[in-house]
Order: sequence, then structure tokens, then C-alpha cells
Amino acid sequence: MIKIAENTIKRLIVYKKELNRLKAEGKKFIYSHVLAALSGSQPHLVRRDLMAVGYSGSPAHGYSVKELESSISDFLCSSRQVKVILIGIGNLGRAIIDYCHKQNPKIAISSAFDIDPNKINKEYHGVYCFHIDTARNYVIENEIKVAIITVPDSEAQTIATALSDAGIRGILNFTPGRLRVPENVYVENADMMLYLEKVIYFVQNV
Amino acid sequence: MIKIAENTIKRLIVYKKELNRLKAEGKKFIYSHVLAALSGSQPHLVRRDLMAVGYSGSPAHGYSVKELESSISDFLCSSRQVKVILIGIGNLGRAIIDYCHKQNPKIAISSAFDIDPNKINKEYHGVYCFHIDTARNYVIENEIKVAIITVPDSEAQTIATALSDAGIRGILNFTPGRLRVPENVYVENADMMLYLEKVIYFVQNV
DNA sequence: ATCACGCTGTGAAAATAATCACATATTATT
DNA sequence: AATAATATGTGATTATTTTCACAGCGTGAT
Repeated sequence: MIKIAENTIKRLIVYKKELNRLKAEGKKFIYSHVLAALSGSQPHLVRRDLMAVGYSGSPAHGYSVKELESSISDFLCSSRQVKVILIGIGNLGRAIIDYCHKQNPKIAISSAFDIDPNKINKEYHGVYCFHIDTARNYVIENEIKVAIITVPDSEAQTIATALSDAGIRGILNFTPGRLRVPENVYVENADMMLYLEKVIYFVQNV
Repeated sequence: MIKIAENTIKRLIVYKKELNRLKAEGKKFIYSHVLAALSGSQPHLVRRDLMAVGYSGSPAHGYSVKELESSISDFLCSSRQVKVILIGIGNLGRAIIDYCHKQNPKIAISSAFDIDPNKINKEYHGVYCFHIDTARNYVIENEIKVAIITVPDSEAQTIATALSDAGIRGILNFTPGRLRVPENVYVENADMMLYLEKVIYFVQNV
């Protein structure tokens, strides 16, 4: 497989999101410069990025919204549906369940896990919560590949290790600490404080 | 001012976080290769990034943890303390207030705003919540420069426009939509669904 | 006092990413 | 049917970012 730049992936995900919106609005075709404007990108870059996807538009109408959306969607994620688990039913965990629920039908949070007995055996926006100790088996039995970690900092490494042992392949980590995981586990750190610091930097310095 | 790459900024923020942890652990000195390992970076890149900050280490001991932390901190954010407001007391808003509270003493969420009467005039982790219509005046009177938006999608653009008019300079947007704001307002989009899609891509394709 | 070691700081090189520029294609118009 | 207008797709170019490589320095050992 040809190597695709990480930035290209990030932009493709944004294009896809915009295309979905356009599709819902009933728009049929879109030009690279319009998609660029909607996505905070550049027309040249949109076309360059789409080379990776392999979808071709028409000089007359631009890209078919529906076809391009489905091409990018297939490129980014070949499976029909991806099952994800979430560890840690705090405010953040609940926000994510709610959000995912309405946002992307291709991604389903199939179960949640927590250590607090008050949270276990309840449903949150349709997602059932089990005891955290059962997560390991759940991952094995259901061949879960991706987990979202929204537990308190102190628990993060323990659960990351357990999940890695059970065969998880990707973690979205909302914890501020850096997780030590095997080489073959991809970790994306989403430390919200860091985003805030970035905003503050650009406000003060640009 | 010399232009600093956005990636450099992101890494510096991570270095700072790690240095803070090391400081708390009582570590006095650190080498570039250790800091790199802790931050998911490379020794060369650490040294290159630190050129922007202008702090010099010693070949014998590496960098003084305390001094380097404070140099990066000053570089990223010169003010003693930054006041930030948060719009939208949902699960996500509460999670952020809680998190910010314990994470970074230099950044303070000075007030929160919501439209729901049940949430107004209450405190959340010590942050008082006002009616959303008062946000505009609050920004003007307190010279607030940075806002966090965690309202439902449909409200985001309205509040972003109001805040921009009131003189906000940076927005951390947790809403999936792209905000239209004046040129001089910096927007950082933190769409959690996008991070999740990124993880899924790398799990399936790398 | 001298030497060896291992680090930092940085110019230079390599790799990567973004932009340009234009040949090509498609449609609407005359 | 020919022409004009406009957008795509991509080789070439430029800009940016990362990595390399090594001089120079400070420390501890001999």
C-alpha cells in the first residue's frame, strides 16, 4: 500500500463529514474549491488528497457528492460497521456516547464499561454498561479492535494494558497521560487541555 | 516574530505537560532523548523545537526540568493567568470544567453560560453559570479572549457570531460544524468523532 | 592535568507536503 | 460544428519539516 500522509487522512475525514451534510441537504455536485472552502482546505489540496482515494470528478460538474462521499468512506473504513467500546462512564464518556449515537451510523459503541456499581447494568443512550473487569473478555469474544478511554488518569494505563493483551488495535485516549502499549496498538491522544493551550497560543501570538 | 510551525507548538505543549509531571516527581534534569521518549517525539526534533523557545541545556546534564518548563510555559503563554469562558453546560461542558480545574493552574474557566434555566445560577466545580444572553457583555467587560463552545450543533454559529462581535479572539469548538467567524478569530475544531475515525483508519490500514 | 565520553546546538541534507501551472476534458452557447 | 468558459488531474516546483552529522562543551575518570 502506498503511504498516505496523516494530514491527508485528517482532511479526508473532514471532507467526508462535509459531503454527508451536503448529501443530507440534497446537493448533487460540488467543485473542489467549494469543498475546500467548507473544509478549511485549499482546492489544490482537495484534488491532491482525492488522488489517494482514486475518485475522479468531471470538469463540468465537479464531484458527485454521493459518489465521492462513498468513495472516501470506503477508503477510510472498508467495513460495513465498526464496533467500538468505551471505558469510563463519566461526563465525558456520556457525552461521547450521545454524540457518536447521532453522528456516524458506521461507528457503533457496542458496550460501555465502568467500575462504579451505580453505573453498571444501566443504559446510556442505548449503550449498556458492564463491569470494567469484563471488558477484557468482551474484547476477545467480540473481536473488538477499537476502544475509547475516558477513565480517571490513574486507571488509564491499567485498562490500556488489559485491552492490549486482549487484542485491541487502536485506542482513543482522553486521558492526559501517555499510554505505554505494544507497537501494534495505535494510540490517538485527545487531551482537551492541549487543544485549549493551542488556542491560547495562537490568540496571544498571531 | 519568526514563524513557528504548528506542529512545533503542539509538541511544545506536550513537552511542557511531561516536564510538569517530572517536576512533580522531583526530577531535576532531563536529556532530549528521554523527553522525546516521554512525549512521543524524536531527540533531534526536541532540540530543534527548543531552538524556538530559546532555552539552552547543558551537554553534561541535559535540561533543567524546572527552567525548561518555565521557559516553554512563558513562550507558549506570556500572561500570568488566562481567563476562558465555556458556553454550554452539557456532559461535555462539565467534563471540561472538571478537567481544566485540576489540570492547568494558568488557565481558569472564569464563567460558564447556558440557556437552560435549570443550569443557570448554579456552580459546576466552582464555575458559576449565567444565562447565555449575558455572555456577550461578559466578554466585553472582562476582556475575555478565549471561549470553549460545547453547545448543541444548532446553536454553535449563533453564539460564535455573538462572541466574535464581542471581541473574542479564539474559540475551541467541540461542535461538528465549521464556524464562520471573522479573519482575526482563531478556531480550533475538536470534533471527537474525527479522532475516532482516525483511529479506525489506522487500525484498519497500517 | 588530561582524556574520553556523551550530550547539546545547529548548518546542511534529505524527505515530505503544499502549491503552481498547464494539458485535458466537458458542457453551454452561438 | 466550432468556440468559449471553466474545472479536473497531475508533473514540476517550491516551501516546509524532519533528520543527519558533527563541532564544541562540560563532566567525571584516570
